[in-house]
Amino acid sequence: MSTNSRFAVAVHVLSLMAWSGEEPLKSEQVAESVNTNPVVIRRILKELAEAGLVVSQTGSLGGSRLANDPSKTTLLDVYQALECGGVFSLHRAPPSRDCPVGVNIETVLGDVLLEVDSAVERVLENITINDVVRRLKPCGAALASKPIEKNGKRKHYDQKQIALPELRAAAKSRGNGSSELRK
Amino acid sequence: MSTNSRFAVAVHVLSLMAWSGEEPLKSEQVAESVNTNPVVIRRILKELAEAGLVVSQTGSLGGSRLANDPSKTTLLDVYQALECGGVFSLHRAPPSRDCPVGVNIETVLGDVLLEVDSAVERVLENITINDVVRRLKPCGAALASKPIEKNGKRKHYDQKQIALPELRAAAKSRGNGSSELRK
DNA sequence: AAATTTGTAACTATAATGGTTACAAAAAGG
DNA sequence: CCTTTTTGTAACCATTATAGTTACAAATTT
Repeated sequence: MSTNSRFAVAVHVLSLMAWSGEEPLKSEQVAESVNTNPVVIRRILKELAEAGLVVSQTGSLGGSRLANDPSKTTLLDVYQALECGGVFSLHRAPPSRDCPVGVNIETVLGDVLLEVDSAVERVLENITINDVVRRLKPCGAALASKPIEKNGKRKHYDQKQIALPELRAAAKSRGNGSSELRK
Repeated sequence: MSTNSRFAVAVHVLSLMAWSGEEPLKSEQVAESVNTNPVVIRRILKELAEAGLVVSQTGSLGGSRLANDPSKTTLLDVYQALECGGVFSLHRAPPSRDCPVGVNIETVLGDVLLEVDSAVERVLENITINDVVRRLKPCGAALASKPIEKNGKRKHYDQKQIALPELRAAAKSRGNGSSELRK
């Protein structure tokens, strides 16, 4: 199981920046919205900067902002920036070379992995940060007046991660076709 | 990154059984081919048995064998049997409810995740264990005479896992279109 | 009854991720 | 030039998933 939320956080961060326009955001502000520590944000920001998706600046008027038009940045760009690796991994230690199955299973599984990964990529390359923000707007509009909370050190909610079965149920009850994301 | 090879091992195990026909395989033999510990194999076998993909039996003539026709078992069945979870995860702690982005990003990302996961599933459900074994045969044929090594306690190779970039390069040099796997 | 094999618990190791503190370096403004 | 602010980054700890290992009870065959 991919127990890592780096991709989700990265998309969140970029969406925040797209929402906020040109004004650079401080890692502190972003961390507030994401509900995590500023250093965690800066680590992800660093990878996004290396991929040319954001630009950051130190100093009193510093912060980070998008490097490109959010309608040009796809979720595949984000996925690749984080080097998330493939959907599954091959054998840890190479299988037996003396077994007719073991000697070739890695090659076959490697082909399967490439096919799976490219299916993932085909989905992600068709969704932009702009699409995400657009999907956000209908529901966030009511709060649009107060962009980002800046109050004191509120700690994490300490709530469990949202599980897949719940997600499926929630999406189904909203009646979500797969084409809802774009347009 | 999905640093877990359980799916690869499970497919390996089922392919071994398909290769070997009706005869039950011992976890020791399977572990030999996979190059790991028998208990690791039994743990995975347990999940596959719970999903109805294999049957096991204790005792001196015991072992495990396929429960169904290998042309009926798809890689999606295997993937689901192992409850691999999704390709990525959502936020660990829920984002700020006071931020217009935070308040709805989970819903949007949940939709993306469902779309990505179903793309993965559409690939996996079209590849059967039989397809994998068929892909195996051309290369394993030379070794077909000695099915599974049974020699003494040889230890692991301790070699690094095969990385994605190498895989892509290798597949490209073999000229692999995505349709090679079936038929 | 003896031998064999699975089922399973218990423990350890390893690696990825995430959270936290601390501080140097860069930038802005007086 | 000094102060303030913020990023960049190192260092450390906690948590979790996976994997490897040993050990042994339960089941099955002979």
